[in-house]
Amino acid sequence: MWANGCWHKLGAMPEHREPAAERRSDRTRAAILRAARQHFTAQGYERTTIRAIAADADIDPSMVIRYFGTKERLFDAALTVDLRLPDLTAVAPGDVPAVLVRHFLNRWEGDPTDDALLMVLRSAVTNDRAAERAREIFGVQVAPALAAVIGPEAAGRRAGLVSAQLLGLALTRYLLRLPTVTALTPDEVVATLAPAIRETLGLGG
Amino acid sequence: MWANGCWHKLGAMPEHREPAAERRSDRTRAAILRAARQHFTAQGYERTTIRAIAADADIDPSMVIRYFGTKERLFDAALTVDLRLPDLTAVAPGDVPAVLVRHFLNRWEGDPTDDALLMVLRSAVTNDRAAERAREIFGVQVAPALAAVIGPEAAGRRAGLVSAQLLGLALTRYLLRLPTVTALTPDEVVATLAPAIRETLGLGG
DNA sequence: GCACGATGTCAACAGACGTTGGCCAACAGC
DNA sequence: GCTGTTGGCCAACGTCTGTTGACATCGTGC
Repeated sequence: MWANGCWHKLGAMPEHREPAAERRSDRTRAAILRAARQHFTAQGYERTTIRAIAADADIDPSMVIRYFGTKERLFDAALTVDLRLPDLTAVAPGDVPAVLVRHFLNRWEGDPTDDALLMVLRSAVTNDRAAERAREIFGVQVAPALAAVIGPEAAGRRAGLVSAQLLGLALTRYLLRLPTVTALTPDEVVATLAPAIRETLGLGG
Repeated sequence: MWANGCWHKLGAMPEHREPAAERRSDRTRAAILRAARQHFTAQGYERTTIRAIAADADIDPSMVIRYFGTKERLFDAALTVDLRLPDLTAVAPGDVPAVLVRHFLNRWEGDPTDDALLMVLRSAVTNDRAAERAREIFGVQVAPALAAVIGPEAAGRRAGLVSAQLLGLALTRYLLRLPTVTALTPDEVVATLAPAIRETLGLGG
């Protein structure tokens, strides 16, 4: 039983090592995480197999279990999402919607198969743990950022629907691939969606 | 090999039967479909098992295969989605956004575990066939309805993003259950989201 | 040299899955 | 009566899954 996911870090360890010493296991661990994120993002939690992750990381499937204990705990470890939201208080309130939409488009356009938010989204629809993580991301990263712009009370009523619009964009453009949405250029998306989000934020004329 | 999903309807059939005669198999078939829709809606394609569907329909798992040939074909058969969109040309253009939002809220509020659109949505994120069906629903039901209001060229640029907003609402309120979105009353959702969709449609001031 | 922990490989387990084919009970037509 | 179709149950197959435990190898400390 591996009650914790890092048994190999416990026990006697050479004391004279530098704190930044890199163990060989660190690279393996990182390789597993990278392969896991890729598969979870592309296919969601249920359809990715530990065997496929191990094959991508060029190791034995049992090593995945040794390092992370369980598929579910591996998923937990892979589920680190930092939206890297810009400081919205530094932009004019009227520009916030456009900045937001542009920010997410920039994240996604590069490599949609390697974005943590899309990973969570793809799994959260059928996986409770992922859904909880999505709620946490919203509560910790999105809601406060919007509250700083429109105030806490307004954010309580409007921030959720702003997220709904941004997630709806991710959903239709990258997951469902609705042709009418994928056909738009990033500029067109910003031009059409920013005014709508401005309305949702209550900044409209 | 059951090349078609309705072998028991082929072959010799009593000629003196009324055309509306109900075979015993019709009820079984319907029971399977009902149980299948329930499971597909609640858990998506991958996580629902034929065995669970059969248990709910009170029959043997092998019967599901006999009636539908394959899990995938059963999914296809269950995937009938009629959005029952109202005639948008009968309402004032300015009211279209509110009517739309209200329409979908009415559909979903009753029993979110029994709505075909949520079924497609939950599966389409990881299942190509379901995603294709989602695109088809959009192309056949949503896009034309919006084109009738704002014209075909405008719809080509804007209808997709309107769908994104409505699907984003379904996603955050019923699938992810973002607290800030589930806390809103239907009236509040309409009040906040309708102006945004009006902007997206290009009907804004 | 030796010992020992850290890494890794291999083979297998037990359970679940979709799917198959054989057998059985009705029931209608002859 | 017999025959054939319809509707259903049962046991099993083969495959894939997450997971386990036994065994080899590397590398460092003594």
